Amino acid sequence: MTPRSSLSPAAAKPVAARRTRNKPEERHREFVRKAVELFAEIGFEAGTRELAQRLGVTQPLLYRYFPSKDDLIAAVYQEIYVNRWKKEWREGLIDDTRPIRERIIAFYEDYTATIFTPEWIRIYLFAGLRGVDINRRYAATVEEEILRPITLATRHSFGLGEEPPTPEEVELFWTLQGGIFYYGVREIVYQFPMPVDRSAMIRNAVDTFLAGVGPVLKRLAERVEVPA
Amino acid sequence: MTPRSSLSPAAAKPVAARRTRNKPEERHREFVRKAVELFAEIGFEAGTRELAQRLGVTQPLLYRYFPSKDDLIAAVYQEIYVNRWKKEWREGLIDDTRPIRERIIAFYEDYTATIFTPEWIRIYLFAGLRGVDINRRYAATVEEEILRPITLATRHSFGLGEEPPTPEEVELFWTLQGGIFYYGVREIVYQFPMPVDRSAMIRNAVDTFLAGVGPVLKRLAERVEVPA
DNA sequence: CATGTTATTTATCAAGCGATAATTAATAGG
DNA sequence: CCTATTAATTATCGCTTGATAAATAACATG
Repeated sequence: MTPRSSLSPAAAKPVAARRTRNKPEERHREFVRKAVELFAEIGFEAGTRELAQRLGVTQPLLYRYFPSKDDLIAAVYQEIYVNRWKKEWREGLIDDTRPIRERIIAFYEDYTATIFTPEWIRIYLFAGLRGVDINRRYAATVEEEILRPITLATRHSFGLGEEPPTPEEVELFWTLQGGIFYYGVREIVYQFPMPVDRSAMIRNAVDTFLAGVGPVLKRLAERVEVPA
Repeated sequence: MTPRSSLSPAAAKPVAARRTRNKPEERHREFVRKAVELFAEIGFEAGTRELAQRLGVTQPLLYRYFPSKDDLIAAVYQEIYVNRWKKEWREGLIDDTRPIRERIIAFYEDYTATIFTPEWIRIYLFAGLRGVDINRRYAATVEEEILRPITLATRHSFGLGEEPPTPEEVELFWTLQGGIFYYGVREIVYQFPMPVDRSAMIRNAVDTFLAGVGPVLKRLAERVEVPA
């Protein structure tokens, strides 16, 4: 494609602050890392020139590594949604040698340690507002790999049978998940003063939830009609 | 200011599809309404030309009603954060002639009916990501007008004293608030399939919370150290 | 040390942005 | 009906954006 006609040797005026060459692999990773940082700050409408400046390179160089800005954004998604996901989360949750409370608290400790960063939370919110697909898929993964296992394990620990969780039951655990997630949004996005530290919040939220979820699970299992 | 020099009468070529004139007040409201709609869809980087097109007017006309795009955005904030807030929410919550469960459920029914719209939720998230102030102030209002009253009323209904709520106690109720809010994010922003209807979600979340919050409130009141 | 490859730069384009100035025409008041 | 007012338009400016083409220089290989 790139036609290289007319090698006219008489058109050189500006000398340059030339950078040393880097290995393409390292550059690629470096570009994605800084793109995550920039997009988390500004949003995906952040300019490619700003990114290049932060990297100390020129803007067209980005297009040697990513055919378009959308491809760069796709690489950022991959980094956030895929690379930071841990298979151990599910494994820890279904390990019924430990008490349910311990498992759930340990999971949320580790999960929040992973996602409660400006990069993760802000890019997650930006992505959700930009297009629907990626976050819907992420939510489906959370439901399948985290919430259904938690639901089953909790139901089991209350002696309530082993059938697949109903949507109502899973929804209950979404409320817990959302409540904890929103703590991160307030802390990191709104920068709201947070007088209660994260671990205490998790313990109190989980303890409240586990202390109260038994009767509601039983009610759902028995299909009891609830008064408004 | 506007200098009107050289009234040269010989420079008219294009005829126009001229619109009828509207009252400035109505126009102002119409512009804000459509701006809310557009910004909710696209975000605040949506173009003024796009907005003008949707309104069926030309782009410079916007600048007769709003000195700058930021002023238009400020009007949108006012519409979402101020105009849609209801004083009755607080009043209903502190009305201790009704049972606490009923008050809390009634509040969340009405609150979610107000904010679970694409306009409200998406603009709220866009605003939070754009700048920190407005959502931090909104969160402060929610804490003061909603969560502290709920906390006090709940503590009272458990016979636990009338002192001002501690941060740990308020944080507990933030978890409930966040859990319910996140239902709206999943439904409206991520367009996740929601098999459980809103009222059932609210009832189950509130019942779980109220069934479990007693022991945790007592523990917090007695400053008991909690195992990890 | 010469040569080919390619990482990186310079230069530039077309489109879109927010905003302003000048012009035109709809309406109200005498 | 004429006139002053002003809502609304046309035209345009300066700047930024994503992207491409061409030139240049660092490095690997013989």
